Amino acid sequence: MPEKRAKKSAKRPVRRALQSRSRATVDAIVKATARILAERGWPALNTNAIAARAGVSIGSVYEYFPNKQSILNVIIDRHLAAGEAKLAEATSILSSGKDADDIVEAVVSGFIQLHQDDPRLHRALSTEVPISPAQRRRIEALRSKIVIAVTSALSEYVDGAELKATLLVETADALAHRWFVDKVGLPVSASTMAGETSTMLKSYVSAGRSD
Amino acid sequence: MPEKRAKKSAKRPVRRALQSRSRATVDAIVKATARILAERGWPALNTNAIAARAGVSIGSVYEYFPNKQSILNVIIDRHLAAGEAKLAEATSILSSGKDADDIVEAVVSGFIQLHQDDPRLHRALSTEVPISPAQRRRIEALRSKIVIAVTSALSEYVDGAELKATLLVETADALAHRWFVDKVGLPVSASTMAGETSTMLKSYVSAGRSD
DNA sequence: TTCAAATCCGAGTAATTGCTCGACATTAGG
DNA sequence: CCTAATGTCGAGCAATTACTCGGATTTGAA
Repeated sequence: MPEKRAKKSAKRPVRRALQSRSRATVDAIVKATARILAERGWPALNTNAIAARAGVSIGSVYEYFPNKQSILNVIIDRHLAAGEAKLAEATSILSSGKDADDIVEAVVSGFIQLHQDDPRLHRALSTEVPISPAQRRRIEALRSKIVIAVTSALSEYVDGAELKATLLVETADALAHRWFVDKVGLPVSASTMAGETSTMLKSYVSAGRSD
Repeated sequence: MPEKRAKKSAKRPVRRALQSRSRATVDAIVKATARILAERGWPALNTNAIAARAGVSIGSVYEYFPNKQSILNVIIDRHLAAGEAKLAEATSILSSGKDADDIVEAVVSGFIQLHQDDPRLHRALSTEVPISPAQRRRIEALRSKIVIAVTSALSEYVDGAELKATLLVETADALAHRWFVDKVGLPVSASTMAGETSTMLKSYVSAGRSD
């Protein structure tokens, strides 16, 4: 199980054309990878399993991907793109919001939506799969953009908007993770906890309002 | 890389006596495992590396541990025991507290202490290392006990103590993780965020107090 | 000193993986 | 049709494990 190989050797170049059939093959490989990750986790994700699940041979896998990690990168990049899209969508809501409570509501529900979509895959991606430095930077950038957007939205309602925005975002993210991804044992339902989270954050954000 | 083997076969029994030398050997093995986990993470943790780092041969490792996971179990069990000890210690503080704010303060600082001690190892144990169902149950039990203790402490000061205790504990735990383990990029220091976390949770817990 | 129990050693084994490569199959365009 | 580009295949190689085993070394009690 050589986790690392690659290095040098001008090996047969990866296919580029991608017409008709090969599109479907590539898609099947990516989908199979995502399904295995979600259903059986990173430890069960090996290239032979991917090929089998995709209904193609291992040879075909390496015809379109230089290595195993590159398949994951497609999935990770899509996931990040989804987060970035949601941010763009939410930004308009944030800036046209009525009051601070609406902003909190938008942030909390945004993170919940992000975590409710395929929680098992989300879990695997966020805690099991190895992430490249570039991807880590992209995650940080996304997080930072969210905080900036929320700060700007919040700043016309409260004092110390940046600090509050940071805590708001981190709390909403962390708790959405717990309720929907970690499925931690709770005395009440996840949706009840989500509602209570909103309540808590609204009172926090509105405490010491400037007007 | 057979992640799974064991199964049957009445192999040579694991040593039991543990006198003089062997104590040191066992200790070195456990310590080496913890250090590798903390410094280089789960992917780098293999039995040969453990033996080398401990300054013993692989043979000696398997003289005292039936398999790799059993070494980890010792570390996991110690970690859980530490958490349980801290709960016992905190329980007295909780029940002799002066008001709700003190309880929040105790919970937040308790989780911070737990996460500040060897954060890298904590990270590896909580997100990389495979945990057995029994250990998972023990974690759940510990979490549940903490919530019960906090609920009981809180119940003489506020209404809806259980719901509030649950959110308080989950938030303190999750955020301590972020500030000290994940070291997420922040515009301010972790200690500032910790203080703000306390502020937020105090106002939440005290909102709608019963007296 | 003597010797059996306790401890240690590390080359070797079997399993599992990531990945290669030469050959075969299918298509589209002429 | 023909044929070259495009696509597919899967046995097998090389690396990397977790773990075994026969024997060497050290220890403590007699």
